[in-house]
Amino acid sequence: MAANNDDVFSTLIRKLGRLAELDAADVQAIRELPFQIKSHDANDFLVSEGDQIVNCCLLLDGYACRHKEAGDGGRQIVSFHIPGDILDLQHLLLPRADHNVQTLTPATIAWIPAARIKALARARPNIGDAVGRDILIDASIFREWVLNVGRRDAKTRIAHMLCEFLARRQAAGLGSPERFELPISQEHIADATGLTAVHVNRMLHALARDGAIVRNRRDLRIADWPRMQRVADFDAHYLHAAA
Amino acid sequence: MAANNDDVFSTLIRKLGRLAELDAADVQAIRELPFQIKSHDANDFLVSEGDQIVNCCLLLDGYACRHKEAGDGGRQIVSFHIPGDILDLQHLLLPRADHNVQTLTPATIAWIPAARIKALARARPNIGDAVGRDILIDASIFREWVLNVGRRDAKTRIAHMLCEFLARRQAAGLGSPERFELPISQEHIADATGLTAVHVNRMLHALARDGAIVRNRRDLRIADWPRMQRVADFDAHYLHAAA
DNA sequence: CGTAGGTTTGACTGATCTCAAGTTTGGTGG
DNA sequence: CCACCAAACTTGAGATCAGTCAAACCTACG
Repeated sequence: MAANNDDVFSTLIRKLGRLAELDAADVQAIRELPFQIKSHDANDFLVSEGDQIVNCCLLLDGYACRHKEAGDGGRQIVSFHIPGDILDLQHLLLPRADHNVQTLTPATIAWIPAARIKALARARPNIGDAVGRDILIDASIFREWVLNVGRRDAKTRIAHMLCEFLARRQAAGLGSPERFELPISQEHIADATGLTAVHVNRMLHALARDGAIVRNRRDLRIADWPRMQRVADFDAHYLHAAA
Repeated sequence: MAANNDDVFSTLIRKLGRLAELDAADVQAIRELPFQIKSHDANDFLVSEGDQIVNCCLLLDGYACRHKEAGDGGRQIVSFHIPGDILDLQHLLLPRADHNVQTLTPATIAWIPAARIKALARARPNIGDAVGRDILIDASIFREWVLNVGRRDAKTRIAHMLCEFLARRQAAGLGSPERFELPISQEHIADATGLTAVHVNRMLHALARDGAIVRNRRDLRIADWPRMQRVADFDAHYLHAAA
């Protein structure tokens, strides 16, 4: 994807505008942000645990995830990211990365100096609120993931993860809610749900048998959204209507 | 515990001062915050999921936790809190609670209007940074919990939870790092680690057999802190040196 | 001293993992 | 355009970690 300046600003303004009311001066201030656009391959590391971070990345196109590693080598994905997401807003105040950020697909990223975003958030209360809300919703999603991984059985857990992905895509105005191509492998689903890829595969088949989804490899269709939500124990309130 | 105004301010100033440099004007501004002190019994709900929140609670004395419930009734604790912690800073920007907050022991709480904290954080950059860091470290801990619950086996998981609890108590300057009385039951540990109380009990015995801890009911002693950290796969970097 | 909540122990069950072997698919180079 | 390859997906069989159920056993507190 060839991204230009306007893509960056319109993406950013759309994102922040969903989180708080922005006035003309806010929009103007955002348009003065410096940035650098880069294309990345799938599976590129954007941030590695322990890195000292000075730029935040705005995902313009493609998908990414954040993950951590356990001592025994087990990998845990802690969040998925869709176009429009600003990754690593935490580095506005915490200099060192406590996790990795990696692309899932080829991706276009706008790198923006964290200090500039911080200054902007401080100077313009609406933008500060939007950034703050984004950070807090992020945290709310982590809490839901702790619940998901800690207390739901495999089938429910996977279904929940899919529902969240779908709901966030929809909220961001990306593509159809009923049918889409998963940008992630079953291995990724396993790493996000604390399961093994083999078991994920079995449970996806079980979800299809239950009539909650229709699926062929990564091509996914939600047969019945209310039923899917029930199966998934999914209630979108934790997304605070704006993830 | 009979708390007075000075306890509230000194607790708050100590807490925020660990997160950012505060100058005299910051301290003065904090001292102008209004609040209301209340005593709570053990197991009191301070916040219930769905509540519209206007006050943040500063935990002056006692212990508390935040938890969510799955559709099948399973409970997942998502964080533990120790004296000095400010609970629910998320309500500075998100009006509805997405989880419950409950005391674990009898507790003394200072209730502070969220709007006042928000105004203070906006007016005084140092305080804004401190509050922001607290929120971000909170989120970092959630990420670690996702990893803990998702990818570590039962023994490691419990050990990790204990290490974190210990490390945070120590960072807050509370009591001895080697020996302390757990303010939580094995049921609580189970709800925090996504296990059952029965299995928690067995794993605590296993940790004792391994020589990592010495324990009699809730009286806990870390026999060998380096060994305990190894057993727990614990590395405090995710606490960003100030939880 | 009786009771309730918490802890401990045992025997059995079951969800998920592990290991191992195919199968399908999309991409790459001839 | 076809052949091949690597990655992802699929399926089966057996092992294991953690759950379930049930019963004692403490111990603090009223």
